[in-house]
Amino acid sequence: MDGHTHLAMEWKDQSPGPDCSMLPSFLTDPFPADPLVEDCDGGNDGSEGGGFERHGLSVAVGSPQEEGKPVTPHFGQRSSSSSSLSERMQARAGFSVAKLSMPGSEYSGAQSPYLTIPPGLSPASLLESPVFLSNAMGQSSPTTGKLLMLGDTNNNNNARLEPPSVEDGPRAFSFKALDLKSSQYTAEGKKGSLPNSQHPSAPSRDVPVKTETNIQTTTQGANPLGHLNQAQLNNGQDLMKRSYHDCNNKRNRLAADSATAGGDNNASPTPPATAVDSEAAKGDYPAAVATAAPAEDGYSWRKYGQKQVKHSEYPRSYYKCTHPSCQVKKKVERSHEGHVTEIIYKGTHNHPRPAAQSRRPAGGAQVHPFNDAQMDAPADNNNNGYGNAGGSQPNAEARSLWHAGVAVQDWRGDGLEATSPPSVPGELCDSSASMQVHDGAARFESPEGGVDVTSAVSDEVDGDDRVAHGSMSQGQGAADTTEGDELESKRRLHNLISARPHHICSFHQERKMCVLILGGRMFQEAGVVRH
DNA sequence: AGCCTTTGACCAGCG
DNA sequence: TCGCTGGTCAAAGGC
Repeated sequence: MDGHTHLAMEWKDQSPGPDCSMLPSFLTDPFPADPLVEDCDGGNDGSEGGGFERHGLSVAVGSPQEEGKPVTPHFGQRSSSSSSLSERMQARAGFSVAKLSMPGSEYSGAQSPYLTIPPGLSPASLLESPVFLSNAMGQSSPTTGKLLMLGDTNNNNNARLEPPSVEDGPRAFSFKALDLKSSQYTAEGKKGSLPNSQHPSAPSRDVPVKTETNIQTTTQGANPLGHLNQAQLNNGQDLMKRSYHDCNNKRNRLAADSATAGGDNNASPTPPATAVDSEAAKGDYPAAVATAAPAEDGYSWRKYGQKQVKHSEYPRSYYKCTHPSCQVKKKVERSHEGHVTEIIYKGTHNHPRPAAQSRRPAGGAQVHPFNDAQMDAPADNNNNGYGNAGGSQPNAEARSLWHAGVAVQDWRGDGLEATSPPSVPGELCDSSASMQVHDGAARFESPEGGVDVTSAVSDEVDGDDRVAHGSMSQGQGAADTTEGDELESKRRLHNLISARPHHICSFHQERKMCVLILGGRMFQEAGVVRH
């Protein structure tokens, strides 16, 4: 696991939108289906069964080497050409790019694409890397100048992804979720196979939009995101414990970073320090560990059901917001190990976040889904904007995770408003969009179509039409942009990233948004930010 | 005592 | 209309 981080991305829709100028060129490249994915999980393939389509870009970070396989990125998509950019990129960057699967057509069902990033590679670097350049050939630009980092790719140090900063505010959107273990290697693989299965459009459209998700823990793969605060760690401890073992120490040293994070979030009920923690502290602990604890989204959730969904390998848990007047629900699929493989939010919160932790202690039972799941933070949309005020978030770091998930406003540009954070009353209230985190990717479901937040890249606006998935296809979206635009975008991104190293961003020119992909340990985070 | 999780049963939508 | 599947309800039990 150590070796590389993988990013898996899924696209919801294929729309080749022009939007994605910034989208990584790799997206465009066709990649052969990735065997890893299946290996990992066995993936489902696309079954889309349940109705949820999993399109969306998800990024999974894992260590490639697991299982002794060479790390090769895969993208779920099957694409035709294999040789491609990915290879070139890999050669150049030092890491290979997985294939992306586009939700759309051909890809459907394919596994989720994975992008592999060598350890040590930071998101920022990734961003800078050719992969994210529309131009496949993109090289480090003066703006970025970080390509050097690529050199590190092989380090044991895993790429470090830092948690997104909270500050992004409402706009920022993050989700994370991929557990390598579960996702990439395991669940995800399976799901990956599901891949695109979920389309926002399909299923739950009811909901308004929202949010953010948080991190998944994962353990296995290296977590790129090293920085999780302890709170997170704590929360994730259980998982971590489990996973921890699974995981090898090889992960990122990010753990150290995590240390930085520090504080316990309130949220997590308590994380007894476990060996894991201690290890983490020691630094042995893979970064993944850190990720484990996802922050809460700040909202209180009550589980009202659990069911084994037919096409899903793991049981799906149903949660409702405990706020009296709030009808927000979320569905969380979690691997047996506790890793969240998918999170789908429905509805928007019509209330501010509850004060942090108020509840937890009590019955003990309460679990935020996150805690439980460890992952998911629902995005509370609000958080960013305002939720915090509520204090739901414990510490800054915690927030950062959370916030990362900011709402995506306007990210639909078109008219869907899907985005505002759910929590914000009034804003999105009815818009319904829900966000799903799918194997690390979050997506929104909206009545109109889903938007896949997850991939920021993909931003699909409406199900129907607007999907602009970042189409990764070279030809399309990304390609469309002119270099100048790209440069501009790149600059923006660069700036953004500089500010938030942990995010990987892509800028959508049309939408004027930046998508952030946050690395998480095993999972990824992504966010959309407006410029 | 309150809140939450668990879990089997029920209901609704869809083919 | 039937069967399947996903989503929700509600009783029981735990913390």
